[in-house]
Amino acid sequence: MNNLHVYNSLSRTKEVFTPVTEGHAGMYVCGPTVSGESHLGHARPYVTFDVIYRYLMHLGYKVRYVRNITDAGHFEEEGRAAEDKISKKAILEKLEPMELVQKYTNLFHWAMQQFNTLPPSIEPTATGHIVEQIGMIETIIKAGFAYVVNGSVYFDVKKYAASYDYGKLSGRVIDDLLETTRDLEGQEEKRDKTDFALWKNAAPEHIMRWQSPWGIGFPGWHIECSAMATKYLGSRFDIHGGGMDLLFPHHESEIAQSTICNHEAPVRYWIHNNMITINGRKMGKSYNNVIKLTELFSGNHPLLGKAYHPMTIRFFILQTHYRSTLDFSNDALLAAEKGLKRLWEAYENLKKLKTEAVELSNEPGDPEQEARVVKFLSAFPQFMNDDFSTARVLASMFELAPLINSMKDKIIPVTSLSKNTLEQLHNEFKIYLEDILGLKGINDADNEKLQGIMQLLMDIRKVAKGKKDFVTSDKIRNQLLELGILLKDEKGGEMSWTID
RNA sequence: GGUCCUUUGGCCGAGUGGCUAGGCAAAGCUCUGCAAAAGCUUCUACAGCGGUUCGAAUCCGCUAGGGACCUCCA
Repeated sequence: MNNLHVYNSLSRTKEVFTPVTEGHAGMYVCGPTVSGESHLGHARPYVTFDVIYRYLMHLGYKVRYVRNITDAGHFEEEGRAAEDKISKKAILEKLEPMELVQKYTNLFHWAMQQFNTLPPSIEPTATGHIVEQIGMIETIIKAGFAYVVNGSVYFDVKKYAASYDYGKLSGRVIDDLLETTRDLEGQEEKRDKTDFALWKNAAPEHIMRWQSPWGIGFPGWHIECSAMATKYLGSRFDIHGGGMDLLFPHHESEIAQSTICNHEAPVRYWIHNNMITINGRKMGKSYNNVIKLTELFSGNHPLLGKAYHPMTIRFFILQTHYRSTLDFSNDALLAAEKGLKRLWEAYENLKKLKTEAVELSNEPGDPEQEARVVKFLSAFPQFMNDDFSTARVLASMFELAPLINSMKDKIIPVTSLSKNTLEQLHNEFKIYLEDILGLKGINDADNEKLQGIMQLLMDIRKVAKGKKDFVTSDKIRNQLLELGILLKDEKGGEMSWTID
């Protein structure tokens, strides 16, 4: 259980994972802001931390995975733009704020399901935890690290930095920050430019608003995560995840808030995934280069040559280490799609082989092949334990694909592996491919009627082939191909099919 | 401007001080009624220049390119 090494953004090194509470793991991941549709960039953290969640459970930890829904909206602190993002858009679309929130929350959940991510243990909303947030702000004021101005509350970063290390996560130096932070309007309320809002006084046109000890307003962005993480995971928990772009100021500020309230640094291991780029540039709304998930699934985007299955996207993400940037392109997705298909077919073949092998006695296999299997299988956990190197697990699986396919095609005998080894191979593939990496086959061939029809067509074609009636046999194959069904002849006159 | 990261073969990408990931694409071969699939084989890279070392793509320095954060951002 203790071989897991994770890269901690705090120390910038890989550390042995030792949970706060033996046998348990608490993980908080910054969830979506449901003011708009999710795009490809958003998919990465949720897939990444889904695999981490699954792997921790695989290791036997009892995991509590908390991922919030930001439905109160982050406000922009500067001047006239100081409006709640969600309420602003609600006016434009003439929708109730909560109607908008509901719509995008549903869409988000739908997308997460498409990606086969497991739902988190708790999915708290920011609006549902206003009380907790106000409570934390009061504590911070009482401790002397926040001040009230015109119904707004700000965190006193300079004062905090005098006793604590503000910048230890992001590597910032407070003096540099004081000089480099942009001088924008509307900041006159703050004592220092680095101070951030804990509570913001609501302008009259601001729809989302709550009563607080400082008047009517809405909470700051950073406080929501601190409040919900503390509530459900305690003052010190194991993992906090999110995109690298949240390192500063969001996570840095979370540390400051929680440290004041709970008298200890909140998180043991900070894990950050890198960005998805497009032409080398971060995909993000500020760059206007996003590809929405719905566009990805439908192919309805100028940069896409076709629609992509959610599993292709998941595979695409997992083929790269989570801390590297991942460059999007249609070609890259096309390659991922083919790769996944190939790997999955090998896995399907393995299932068949395993079923057939039930009849075999447990003769020893070819020592060379046995050793090969053992070598690659033993590498799976090693790779995952080394900071969740999903890319290397997948590469190892590809290494085993030729062996599996050769056995299935009878190029080499099935007895090249002992029954035990074959079963073990199958089990490990199942565990890593399905349970841990969370992948599924793209083809939905579970439909019984379709199975029956296909069997019928294949039987007819076999007869035709036997009579050398290639007109009929080709007609069946070609027409199926037009429908997107690929019929493949196999050794010994057998056939198989896949949906393209 | 400040802080940090990065640069791998046609493309995407893993990784390590010495044992040349993997996928996609391409070419050849085998199998096959034909095709597809599959199998086998080929293409052998680590930005440039210096340094450390018996040995560096991997460590250090410089140069050049790219990027992230410093503002909402996954």
